[in-house]
Amino acid sequence: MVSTHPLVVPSPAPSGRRLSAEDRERQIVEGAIAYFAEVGLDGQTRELARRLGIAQPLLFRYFPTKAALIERIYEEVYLKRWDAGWEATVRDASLPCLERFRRFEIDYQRTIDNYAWLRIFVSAGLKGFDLPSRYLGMVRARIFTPLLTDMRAESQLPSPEEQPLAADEYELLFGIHGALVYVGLRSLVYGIDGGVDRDAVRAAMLDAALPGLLATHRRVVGAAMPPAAGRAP
Amino acid sequence: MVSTHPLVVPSPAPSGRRLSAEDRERQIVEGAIAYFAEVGLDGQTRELARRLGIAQPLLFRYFPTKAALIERIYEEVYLKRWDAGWEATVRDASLPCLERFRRFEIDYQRTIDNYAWLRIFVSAGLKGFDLPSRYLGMVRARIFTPLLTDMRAESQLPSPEEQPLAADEYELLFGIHGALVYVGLRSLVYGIDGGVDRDAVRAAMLDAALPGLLATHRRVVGAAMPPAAGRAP
DNA sequence: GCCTCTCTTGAGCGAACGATCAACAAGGGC
DNA sequence: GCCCTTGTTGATCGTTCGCTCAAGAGAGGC
Repeated sequence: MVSTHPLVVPSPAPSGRRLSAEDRERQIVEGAIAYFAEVGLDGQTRELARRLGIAQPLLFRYFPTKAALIERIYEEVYLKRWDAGWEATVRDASLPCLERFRRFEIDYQRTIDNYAWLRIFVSAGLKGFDLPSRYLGMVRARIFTPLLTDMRAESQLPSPEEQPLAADEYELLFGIHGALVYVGLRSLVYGIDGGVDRDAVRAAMLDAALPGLLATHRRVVGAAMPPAAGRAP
Repeated sequence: MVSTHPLVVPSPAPSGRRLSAEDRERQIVEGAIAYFAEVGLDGQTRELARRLGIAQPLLFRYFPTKAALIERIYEEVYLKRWDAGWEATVRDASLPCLERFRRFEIDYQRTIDNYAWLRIFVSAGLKGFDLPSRYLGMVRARIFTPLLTDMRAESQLPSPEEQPLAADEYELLFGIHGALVYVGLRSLVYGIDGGVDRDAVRAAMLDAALPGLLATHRRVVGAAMPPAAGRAP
């Protein structure tokens, strides 16, 4: 039976019908972020539409393909939430490097300690998309490189031009960074709440880790010094 | 050259046909671990069978459902690789607590710094399975709890019976732990190789983080002391 | 050689997937 | 009131999903 429907039920969709294209698109993007964060990027367009209270083909009116919608999510969640202030903070010569690093991390973690941010990030990594590596490449190049450069100067060590920044030096920052990120991963990806105040936990971690950072940095750079420049005393 | 037979390739499948049930089952489990680690737990049984060089229905001869196969992977990768020696190490009274923690982490990280281990763990977390939370609950209960208990004693602090272990104390260990795990995540989940020796990086992180740990622990426990017991000097 | 046991496969089922298309319907201009 | 633009939907296509089933095929006992 094919019956091209005589009567027709108007629509069971509870969502406000007939939105402007702009509003509908924003609604779809925000719904997609919440939905794909919850179920992973393998989530189904039908279920997404059902949650939005719209028909599934409407998604394809606003985004030609599911991949295009996901690409839009990347822009919305990662590129758009990148704060240019972070790059200014870590270059702020009026502050000691440790304080710059602390302020950057507190701000940065507040941005990424977010259900959608962390889960879509990890999901993209698992699916082999290059978003995570590109994003962390930005952190490395735009945040850690200027920070390490000024840490060299602050400790009266050779500049990166004289002695290139070593992988070990980046790992110093990534180590602390990773400990802070892991706090959110445990809660939002692994599902262990613990009931702790994650911001407070991270502040305590920074208090514990930062005081020794400069000394460790000097030791790492000193160990990598070329013989002609002499060893640490 | 392999030539166990004169001419003629017996089958397009590179996998030896007509294996014993035991061998076939092991082959399927190992193939499934590698495959689902690569593509995530949403991977398809047809593609898994193709990679194994067998027909897809054969999978269902050995595992009644895809979920059962995944459950088997959990046992194989997580429960079976849990090393009872870890629990012995952190209780070894002949070593200082910091050295026990170091030895545990070095061993533990060597186990989990593994493509399949980390990626399936994260994938399970995203899909809402309770494996990650249960597993980290084991680490907390069987490793961190005895360790913190002995750290209390080593620092002449009240025992957990007098003053229960606080969430902050667990976070001290999880902080260092998380920094070490993140080294592997960056490489094996996010796809940033960096070309560093991850074992060496983690050893350096432990060298940087452990010396201050006991002092921080005393400070954390002191701050949580009941007023009657007095404050830190 | 033949039978039997069991490992293995091709064909296929029902459901769900992303994506398409023609038809419907809510506004705004006139 | 009418028309035209445009947001929206039901029906449906081709494919792929997990899973089933009857038939094929290799190894060992006799």
